[in-house]
Amino acid sequence: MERYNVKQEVTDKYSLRGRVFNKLREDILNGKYAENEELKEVAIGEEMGVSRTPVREAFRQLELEGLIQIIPNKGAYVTGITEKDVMDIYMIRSLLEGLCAKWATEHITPEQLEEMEENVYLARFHAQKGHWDQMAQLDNRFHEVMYEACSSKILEHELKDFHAYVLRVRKKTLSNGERGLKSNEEHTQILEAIKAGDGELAQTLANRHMINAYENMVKNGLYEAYHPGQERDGEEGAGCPGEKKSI
Amino acid sequence: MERYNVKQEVTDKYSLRGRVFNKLREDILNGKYAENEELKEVAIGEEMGVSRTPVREAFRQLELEGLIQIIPNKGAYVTGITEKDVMDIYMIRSLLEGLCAKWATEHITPEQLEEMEENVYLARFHAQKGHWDQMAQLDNRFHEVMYEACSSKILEHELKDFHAYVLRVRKKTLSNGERGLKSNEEHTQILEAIKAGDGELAQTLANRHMINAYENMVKNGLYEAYHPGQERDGEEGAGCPGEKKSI
DNA sequence: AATGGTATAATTGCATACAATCATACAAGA
DNA sequence: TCTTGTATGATTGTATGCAATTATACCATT
Repeated sequence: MERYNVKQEVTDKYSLRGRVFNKLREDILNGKYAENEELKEVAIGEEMGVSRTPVREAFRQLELEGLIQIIPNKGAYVTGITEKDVMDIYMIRSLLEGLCAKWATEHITPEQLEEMEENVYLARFHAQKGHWDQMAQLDNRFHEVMYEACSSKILEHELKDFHAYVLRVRKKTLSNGERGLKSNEEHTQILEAIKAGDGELAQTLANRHMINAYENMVKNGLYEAYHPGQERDGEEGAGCPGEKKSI
Repeated sequence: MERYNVKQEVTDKYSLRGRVFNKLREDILNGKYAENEELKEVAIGEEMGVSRTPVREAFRQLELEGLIQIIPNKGAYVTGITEKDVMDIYMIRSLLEGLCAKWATEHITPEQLEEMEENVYLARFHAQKGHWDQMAQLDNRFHEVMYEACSSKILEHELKDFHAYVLRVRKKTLSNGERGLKSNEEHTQILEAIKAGDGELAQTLANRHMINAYENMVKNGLYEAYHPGQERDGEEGAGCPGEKKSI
């Protein structure tokens, strides 16, 4: 279970391993590689102009993140992420965001509180104007601040991780005007609860906020949202029971 | 965020990297290394009779697990795990075990159900006899089966991860006779709820089960339980007095 | 004595060479 | 035809060498 790594960004930015790791992560989440596709060390290395060593180290990390599966002496295979995975993550996040909101109520600093207030205020403006990019960014930041405010390194890291995982999906769904405003309203309510020191309420609201976000996502077609260029032939993404559709 | 890695055990068993990874993980969790202690690639490598390469790969994984922090071009430093971390993990687990129990109610297979029944039956026997080792093992297995039964790879992996993290602590606390029996009772109740198809009840019970386990652990003294015979000398990284007691 | 700069040592980052393992193709025998 | 053994190629696992970076010690300058 991963934990906090404050200096991680530094590593990832300036080391070859970090670059390879981020690139592959991005590519896998973006669906560049098909599910079960084999990743070969030399091929990836040549593609990025590095030797096998940093690629291998990146592989080990991706394995731990569950994005690939390494079979000893055989190869690394993309696991991808299924619709069910996304649903599960949202359900888990629902619980954890609730806990986070509760803890944040108890530990939030004045500075963090101020940033959140500014955040929802600005977000409302952009929501009305239809600035979806800014909306998405503010939305991300709202949650991030709450993660930091809960003052639990463990929970913070866990949530950031999940958050990053479904980021692309969420970004798309925010482009839905209705949801943008609704989400902003929910943020405001959560913030109000935190300000009022009502941890229980904050927990309930944050909980519900996730469920709503998920339901909205499903309503708008998860599959389509994830494959921008890929035309969908009339089949609703959420259907297909039992089948693991990679998104 | 890490995911399922079915074949992981294989890797860990037969590869040098896996052995190094497990050994270091074990040692760090057992408190062999002091907090902020620097881990040197060559030293670890010589100690285990391997070259730097597998050590480095293990380091990258440990970094992602948050057990060490790697500062580029400088070194790897032990992060350890604080008492607060343990508490946080139990709180998080409380929620997730609840969710897991609920999902397990919906998806458990007859085989898994049977294993759980056998498990609690056997555990009762060993609890009465005072066979704490077997108890601990059965306890682990009970939770593991439930993780598998929830049929969510994501949740399963997350919980297994957390579980492993606090395993040693938990093992110690089970040696407490009272708790052993009580825990067995709670397992029985959870199982009954699952059998009865009452997901809500199973969730509540599993939830409570974690809280109880945690409270018992605290009552018995978390810190002592974790430092069996600490006899490390020297000027460990201290540097930051009075904060984050590593267990 | 305090400060700053430079040389040296220690350590990590990366590349590469070699060994071990696995997959495939193909041929020999039943 | 099917099985089995073997050879070959591809790929990963590990060790090691070199470059880059950082820490340390020492000396010079003020």
